[in-house]
Amino acid sequence: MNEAVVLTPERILEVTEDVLRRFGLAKATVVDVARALDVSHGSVYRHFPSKASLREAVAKRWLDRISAPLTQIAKDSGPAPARLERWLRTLCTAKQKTVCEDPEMFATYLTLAREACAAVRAHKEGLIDQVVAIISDGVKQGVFDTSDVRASARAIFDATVRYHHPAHSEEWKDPELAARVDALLALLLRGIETPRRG
Amino acid sequence: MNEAVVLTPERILEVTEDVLRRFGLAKATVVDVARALDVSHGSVYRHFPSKASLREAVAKRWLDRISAPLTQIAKDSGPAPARLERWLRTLCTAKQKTVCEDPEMFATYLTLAREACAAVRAHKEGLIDQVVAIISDGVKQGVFDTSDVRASARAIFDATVRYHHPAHSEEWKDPELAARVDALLALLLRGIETPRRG
DNA sequence: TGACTGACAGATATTGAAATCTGTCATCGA
DNA sequence: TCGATGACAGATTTCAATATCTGTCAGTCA
Repeated sequence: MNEAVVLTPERILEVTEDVLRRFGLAKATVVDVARALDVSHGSVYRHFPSKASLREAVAKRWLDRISAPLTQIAKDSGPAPARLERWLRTLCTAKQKTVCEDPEMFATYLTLAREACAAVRAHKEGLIDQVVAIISDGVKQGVFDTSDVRASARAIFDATVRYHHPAHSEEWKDPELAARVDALLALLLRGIETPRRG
Repeated sequence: MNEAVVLTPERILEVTEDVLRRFGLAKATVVDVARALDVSHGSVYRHFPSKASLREAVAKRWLDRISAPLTQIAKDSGPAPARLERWLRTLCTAKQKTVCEDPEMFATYLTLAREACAAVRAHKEGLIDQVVAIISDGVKQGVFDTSDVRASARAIFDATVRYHHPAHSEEWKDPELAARVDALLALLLRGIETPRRG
C-alpha cells in the first residue's frame, strides 16, 4: 500500500493539487485524493479536519506562491518609485501569467480562494503591508509625498485592482493591456511622487 | 383581455422588471411576463425576438439609468477637477446605493449585465467618453496635464473600478469605504493635475 | 501506542422520467 | 390587413429515487 513514504500534510497538498488539475474542482473528492496517495480516505482526515480545510490549505499555498517574489521586492533597497512600479508589475504579471497559461487551474484556485475568504483577507493585508514598506522607504528617501502612508498604500493597491484581481481576468486578453497598465502606473506614481521643481 | 392599452416594448420592459423583482431572475419566465401583461406569450415575442433579447433590453435600461445623471455632469461647465471628482463620486454612489437598498435586484441586474456583455461594453465606452470630455475641458482650462487624454480617462476609470464595478460590491460594506474613496480620488487628481508652483 | 483502516450514518450529487418553458406558425377576429 | 392567439415541437427545468461522498469511530496491526 503506502510506498514507505510518510504521509505529511505537505504531500497531501501536492497530490490534492494534482487531483484538482486532473479531475477538476467539481469532481475531485477526498476519496480521489486518498486513492492517489494510496491510503484510505480516513488517513487524509487525520491531517485535515474537513474537506473544506483541505481546500483552504490549497488556496493558502497558492496565495503564498504569489506573495513570495513580492516580499523580496518589498525588502530590497534602492529607489522606491522603481521598486513600487516593479512590485505592482510583478503582482499583475503573476496573475495574468497563470490565467493565460493554465486557465482551468486559475478558475479552480479562484473558486478555492473565494471559499477561503479569511485566507484571502490575510493575503491582502500582507500585500498592503509590503506596499506600506516601499512607500515608507520612498518618504524617507524624499521621493514620495504623503500624509498617511497606509491610506496611500491601500489607494494604490485598490487603483490597480483591475489588473490583479481575478474578477477582472476576462479583461486581461485586451491587446492594449500593457499600454493601459503603463498609463495607470504613470498616473499613480505622479500622484504620490514629490513634485520636482522645473 | 388587453385593457385597451397598447402593447409597447416600453410597457413590456416595465412589467418585466416587476416580474423579475417579484419572482427573481431564475423563476421569471416569458409566460409570467405575458400573464402580468394579460396577453399571450406569443405577443411578447412580437416585440422581442427571444427571451435573451428581452433580458438584454432590461439590462440596457438599467445601464442607461446609471448613465443619465453622469452625462449631465460631463456636459456641465465649471472647473474640471471638481467636475471629475463629482462625476466619479456619483458613479460610485449610484452603484453602492442600489446594492445597499435592493441587493436582490442588484444581483439580478448584475447577472443580466453579464449576459449582455455587448451592452456593457457600449456602456463603458460611453462612460469613458464622458471622462474624456471632462479631462479635455481640464486641459483647456490648464488645470490638467496629460499627453493622451483618452489613456488618462481610461486609467482613471480603471483605477476607480473597485468602487463602481459590481464584482467588488461585497467590499462596499467596509465602514472605511468613504475614507478610502477620498484617498484614492485625491491620489488620482494629484496625478493628473498640473503641478502648482509653491 | 499510535497511525491506519474500513464500515457506517447522514449529507450531497447524479440520473432519468415527467413537467414546464421557449420559440414558431397557421389561424382567428377586428 | 395586421396584431393577437394558442397549439405544438424541441429545449430546459424539476423532482424523486438512487448512488456517491463526507466525516466518524471502533477496531487492527506494526
